[in-house]
Amino acid sequence: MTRLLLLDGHSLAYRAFFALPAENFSTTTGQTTNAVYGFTSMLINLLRDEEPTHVAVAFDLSRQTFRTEAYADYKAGRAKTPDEFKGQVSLIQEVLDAMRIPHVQVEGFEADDIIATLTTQAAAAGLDEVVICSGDRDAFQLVDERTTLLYPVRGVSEVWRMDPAAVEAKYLVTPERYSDLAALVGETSDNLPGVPGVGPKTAAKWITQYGDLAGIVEHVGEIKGKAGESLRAHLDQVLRNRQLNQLVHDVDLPFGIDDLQRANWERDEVHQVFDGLEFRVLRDRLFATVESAEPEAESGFDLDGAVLDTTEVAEWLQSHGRSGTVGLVVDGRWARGTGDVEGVALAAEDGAGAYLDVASLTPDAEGALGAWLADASVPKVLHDAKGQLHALATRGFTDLAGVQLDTALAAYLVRPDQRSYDLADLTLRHLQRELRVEGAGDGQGMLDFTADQDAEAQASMVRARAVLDLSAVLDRELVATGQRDLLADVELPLLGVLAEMERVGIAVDEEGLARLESHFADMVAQAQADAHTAIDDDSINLGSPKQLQVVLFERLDMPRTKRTKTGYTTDAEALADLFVKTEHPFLEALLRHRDAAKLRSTIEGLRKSVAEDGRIHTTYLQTVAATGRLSSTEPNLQNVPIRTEEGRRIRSVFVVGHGRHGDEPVAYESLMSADYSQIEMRIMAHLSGDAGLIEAFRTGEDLHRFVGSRVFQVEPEDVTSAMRSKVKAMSYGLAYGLSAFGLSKQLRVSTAEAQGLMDGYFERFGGVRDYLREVVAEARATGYTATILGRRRYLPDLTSDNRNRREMAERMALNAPIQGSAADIMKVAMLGVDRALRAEDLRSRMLLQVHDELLLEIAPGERDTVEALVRREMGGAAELDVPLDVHVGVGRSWQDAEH
DNA sequence: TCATGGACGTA
DNA sequence: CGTACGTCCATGAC
Repeated sequence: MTRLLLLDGHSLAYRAFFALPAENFSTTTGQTTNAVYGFTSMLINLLRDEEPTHVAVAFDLSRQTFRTEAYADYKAGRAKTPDEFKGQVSLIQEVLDAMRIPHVQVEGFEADDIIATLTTQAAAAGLDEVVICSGDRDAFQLVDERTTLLYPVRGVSEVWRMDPAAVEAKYLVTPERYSDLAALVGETSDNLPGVPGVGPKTAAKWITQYGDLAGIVEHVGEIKGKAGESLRAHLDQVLRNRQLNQLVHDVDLPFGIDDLQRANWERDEVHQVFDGLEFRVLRDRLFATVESAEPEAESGFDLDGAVLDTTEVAEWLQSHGRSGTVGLVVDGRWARGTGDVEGVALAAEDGAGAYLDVASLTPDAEGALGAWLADASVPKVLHDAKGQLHALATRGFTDLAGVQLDTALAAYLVRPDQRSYDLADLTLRHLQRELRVEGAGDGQGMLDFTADQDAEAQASMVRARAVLDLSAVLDRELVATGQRDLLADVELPLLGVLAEMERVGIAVDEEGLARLESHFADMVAQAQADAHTAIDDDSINLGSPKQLQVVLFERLDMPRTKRTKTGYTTDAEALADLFVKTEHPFLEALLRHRDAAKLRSTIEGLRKSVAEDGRIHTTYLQTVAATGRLSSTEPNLQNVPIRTEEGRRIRSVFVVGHGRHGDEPVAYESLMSADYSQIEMRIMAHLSGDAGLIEAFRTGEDLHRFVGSRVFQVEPEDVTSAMRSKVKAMSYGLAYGLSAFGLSKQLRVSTAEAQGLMDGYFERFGGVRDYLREVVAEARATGYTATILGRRRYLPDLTSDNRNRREMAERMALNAPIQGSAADIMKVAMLGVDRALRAEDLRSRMLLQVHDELLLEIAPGERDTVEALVRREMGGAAELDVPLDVHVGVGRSWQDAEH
């Protein structure tokens, strides 16, 4: 059964454009996407419902066609295409490209001519069916017993399925006579007037009577009445209409029917395009409802393996486990620095697979497994290993050596902006294979498994095999992109360091936490009462932006603030502005409520995540931030408040605690915070080579004072605090691609003054400006940015036609090498600190990383040693043209340590 | 129950 | 019209 689906891209997109409210469909960059959304949504439904084997989309190229040449007024009088529609067509074409759906437009012809041509070619090629989706009525003429037209009505929410019977029922003529009828009746939308006074009923009656338009012409003299007169008066017009509405069946096309076969879409390209359009739901619907076509090349995995009996374990590890690199999958669960193992699946390079049910192992087998895991001479590859390390460690397998590659980390370095590094996705993307047993599901599986447990073992063995196969492909990619050392020397060893930090966690003062929670709860209650009093209404939910908008802008009739997608913003900045303007006490109470409520919920979150050991164990994500940074989750310990005094109190509940070093219990002495000062500016100085900035760091003078003295041309001691803060804002902003406009807003000065500041800055530090320009230009040329360790970030939008997207990509290009290099340096430093702590057999340990800060727990008597060690390792993590300055503080709590 | 938008915490 | 994250809450669709 073969079925060709043909879409008229323009007419569908245009209908979607008018059917869907534009204000509900725009990206954060301001691109309107309602037509793209409507079209794509319809496409997904069609792929799902029609299950075509072949697909193509036709577009109009311009309004100039052979029809306008024949009749200048063809489609005249149509409204000008709205600006918001233009540009969406090329976005639709990007969607189609990602989905590997061919699309075509031909100069001088309309989309429906292309569709007519393909319909004819499909019949000649012997395809069974054609389904056309077009909002152009001319397509009715193409309907026949194997060609169906789906005609959208009510926007794009519904289609009429027009087969020959449906056409005849609706228009009282057969599809092949529809064009005759249309010529008589006319087509307003094409500016083709028909015979005045003749509607579809009359036209259909004549066609039935005389057979077709030719028959009517032949007998035109016999037709009686007003209608007959009118027809004779307008016969030329009718014939011209008929000529124009006849679709062309032999347009020259750049491909044949065979080229329209459904192709496998590029999953990551689909992710990228849909992410760019912010079509999350649509993408999920696509993946959920539509199978990517599977060419023959795509297959599953052959599986030659079985669940080992405990007596077979040592023998298997000896004979297969040393045959080369082994794919290893730990089956179990893990979270928050701990876990448990159910089983271990192995895939050896000699093709053998095995599954070990860890709970059922005898001590001997367990010993053999432990020794094999700890054997550094056995190369192993895993996928997203950190959780599995927790699971293994909890079972007593604390030593995993010989890990050559982690497929999640490798895939992250290869493409750091992917949404997920799910093994199934990677397998499809890099191996073009499904994560399943070849032949499974058709009774032809190689293994005779029955129990569910065995199905799980089988799935894990497939995963192990996939990991092994993937590792070879990804390793080549890393070599090709020069990132192999970054993986081997940084990311891979860091995995173990992070696992250890997660396992250790950080102690919290639970009573202090409880006291703070009730303190903030009191503040919330007080602020809420004040706010309700101020507006004499206690039914308002202060946490609801929607209700606040009603109060502020309708009831109190305050001046409108900046627009959001759904209304007007009520963010802190806007509320503060409103307070300056109105001095309404509600605003003050509301702001107080916001702050307190935020702090309370932060505290609540922390309280919920305290583990049984009285410590909080965050999870670090190593493959999330596109710049190379880590992120922290459940809970996020990288955004604990520090800026306000009240907020900072939360840091006082993170305290020094107890632990073990080997078998020895340790009552730790203090926490130590070590942070890089101004690391991003130092990197900027290094990368730009700007002599002035380098000098600033080498003299050791206060950076902003130094820069301020240059910019304002005064002596350093004459730099006022106002000057200093302006320069400081500018320095930091530069690394983010700050504009004069943005600077003026932040400093609350005129754009002209901000521009003057920036000019002055760049005049004195021209190397910085040159660097920022160069880094964008180079990224545009190569397609990616790189950090000092060669970590890449790809930015295809640098060449986008869309200004918003392009400028966003430019700012990312400025920032990625700076933020990413800082991340590189911190990662190297963490490895150095970890190694040095071990080498010197110290009991002190790393607890947290907050981008430019490390927090350590210091064992009694080790403070000075560790401080020296940390300064050495952090300060020496990179050789830059400027020194890396490290600030160290010590105290009982995180708050104390930062002084 | 789930996804989304607004708001806001950090570097 | 400043980058990179994660979390909470209210809301509305399901």
